[in-house]
Amino acid sequence: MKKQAGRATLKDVAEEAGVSISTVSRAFSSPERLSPATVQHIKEVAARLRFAVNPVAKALITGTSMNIGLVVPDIANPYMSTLLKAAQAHSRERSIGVFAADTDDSARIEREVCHQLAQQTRGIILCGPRMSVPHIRELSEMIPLVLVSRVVEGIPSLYTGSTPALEELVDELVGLGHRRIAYLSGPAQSWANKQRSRAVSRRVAAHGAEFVKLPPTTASYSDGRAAAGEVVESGATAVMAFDDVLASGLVEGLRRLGRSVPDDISVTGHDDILAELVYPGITTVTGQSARIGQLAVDWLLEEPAEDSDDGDGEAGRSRAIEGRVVHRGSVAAPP
Amino acid sequence: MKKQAGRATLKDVAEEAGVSISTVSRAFSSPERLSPATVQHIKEVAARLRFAVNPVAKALITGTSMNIGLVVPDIANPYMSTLLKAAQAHSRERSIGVFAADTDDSARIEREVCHQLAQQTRGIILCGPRMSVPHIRELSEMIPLVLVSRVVEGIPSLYTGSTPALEELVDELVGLGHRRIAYLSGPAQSWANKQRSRAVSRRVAAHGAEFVKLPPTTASYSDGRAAAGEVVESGATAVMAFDDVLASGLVEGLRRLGRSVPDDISVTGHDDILAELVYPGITTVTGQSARIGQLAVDWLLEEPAEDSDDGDGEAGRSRAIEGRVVHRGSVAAPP
DNA sequence: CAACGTAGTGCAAACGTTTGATATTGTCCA
DNA sequence: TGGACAATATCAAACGTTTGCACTACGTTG
Repeated sequence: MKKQAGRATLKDVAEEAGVSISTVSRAFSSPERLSPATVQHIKEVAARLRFAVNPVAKALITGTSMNIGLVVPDIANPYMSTLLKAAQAHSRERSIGVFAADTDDSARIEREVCHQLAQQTRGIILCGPRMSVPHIRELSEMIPLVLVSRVVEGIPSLYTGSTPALEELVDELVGLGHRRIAYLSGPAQSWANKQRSRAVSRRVAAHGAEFVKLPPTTASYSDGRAAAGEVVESGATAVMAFDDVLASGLVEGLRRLGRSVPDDISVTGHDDILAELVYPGITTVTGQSARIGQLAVDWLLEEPAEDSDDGDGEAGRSRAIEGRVVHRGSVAAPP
Repeated sequence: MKKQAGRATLKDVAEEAGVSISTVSRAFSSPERLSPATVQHIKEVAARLRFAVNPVAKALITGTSMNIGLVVPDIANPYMSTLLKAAQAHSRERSIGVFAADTDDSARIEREVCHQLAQQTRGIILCGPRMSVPHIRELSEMIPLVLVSRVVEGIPSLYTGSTPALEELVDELVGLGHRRIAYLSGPAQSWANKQRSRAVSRRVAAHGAEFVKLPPTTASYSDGRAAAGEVVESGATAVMAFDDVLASGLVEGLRRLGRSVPDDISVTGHDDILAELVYPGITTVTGQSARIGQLAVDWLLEEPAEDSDDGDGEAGRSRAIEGRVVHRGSVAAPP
């Protein structure tokens, strides 16, 4: 009478249908072992009683639940919310529930949350983890893990491959005449940020142009806006930002300083999310977040889980989903 | 050896510590009933064994879990992701986990998902439900519910109060000289959309100005852009859009048609989310999503749950969190 | 007609907790 | 010295499932 007043159980159905509890259980889990008549009868009774198997009892006995965890540094970031949306939709089709956890960019919260989830999920998708590698390893011994936007040897990892696309953009900028190109960094602990920075820096150097690395930010709109001053001081005629949020803020910041994009300065972003919302649209690289969310779920559920010591045939695979350049209006020749 | 190889259980700790299972259990749940020495000893052993109580076993026996569900029509919408972020952060501080579910605007999926969640959560926050009232009622008999952005008699409801703010905006538009004001509708099934539409329509009429209601959309950027044609045809000099996403799209659509905001036409939005990202910034009403997310969690967890028939003293309360007008650059006098 | 395979069903243990009832101490007072 | 009482710890049942094993009929076969 107190909590969820009388949900029907296997026992209720069994009594009502005049069979044993195990028979009712089997009517749902392995109907082929029962006579068709029995199955039908039980299903009818069950429907009448509004019976549905209790997932927590089932999880306890089978030792595996129908839920997964998705841990992200910032749910409000459109890249992440898109990924979450796709992962959830994909999971739902497989009758899997999704725990969402936002770590607010904190490695500590990340660990806490993961340990808590480890006990009630069948696996965790860990996006842009800030945790140390040993901690990730430790976690992966407790529960199946799929990493997103970070690669750790021996653990399945998925990320947006942006190197080719960023190189293409650099080539383009240089071709337009830019001789001094800046990279506006994202979060310092971000693996993806290091990758992007390196890709840009190398390509710029390869062209014999100058590279400027602007200090880390939190990848927020306001940080982008605030970075405008530094950008102008740097003397760069083109800025490649860590992501679109940062780039949008930067565009606005530059506008406030009286600089116009792309006439005075060119800007590019990353992830192709909200990049079309601003004006001028920001030239960017697609982030593939939806595809990645979907794949991450698939990987988690596949679970070949060969604990055999065959090295890391499949277990430690990592895969890049390549992003593409999307041209909008934020790139032009230098003044 | 197969799944999560050997997590420590109460039994393991009990054996290692040389006490009974129940004593170990109490060391965690009611330590005041044990001698301090015993408690300390047990906690040491538990820590050494990396013991953590199994939430699913606990949920099974207590009949209530430490998880809640959050069901939204579209996680990718910034209003919802902000709400989710706040709700999750607030829950985490209370050691509560959050299931996130996106219904993709479908009443059917909404129902499925809620029924699934009902069995493994202690309550559900249902945002912008598309379900029918009877279905909501039925659900609320199975599990505690808090509604967001919709009011149903007898069920706790929380929503952004936008009527005063919208009236203020209408007053302002009329004051600037607008004599024909349009409302660009959001999703047809949205309760909030009806509220906003009505507030605007009444106030416009009260001023003796003309009101135009533009047909429903899905509250997406592309729908906003696509509505630009209709807006121009309508002859309105000011458009109040259902939300900021729609408004941003509309601004871009108008630009493509060669109309400038706010010189040719004024635009307002709602929710104050990404409204500052676009240029010109959109005049809007704050959506209070973070505050609402937080409150919703509080309401769900309070759970006075007086099933006594004292009418609906507290149970059916509904509360508006009032939004405020935020002025940006998208409103001006008509041409 | 005995022996046997098989389809269909039931029994009971197990999963890891919580918790009311109960047993075991020891302490204090008369 | 006996009894009452509190403090501490244990016992065992219960939560709602799944599943290996055993059992019952009922053909089928030799």
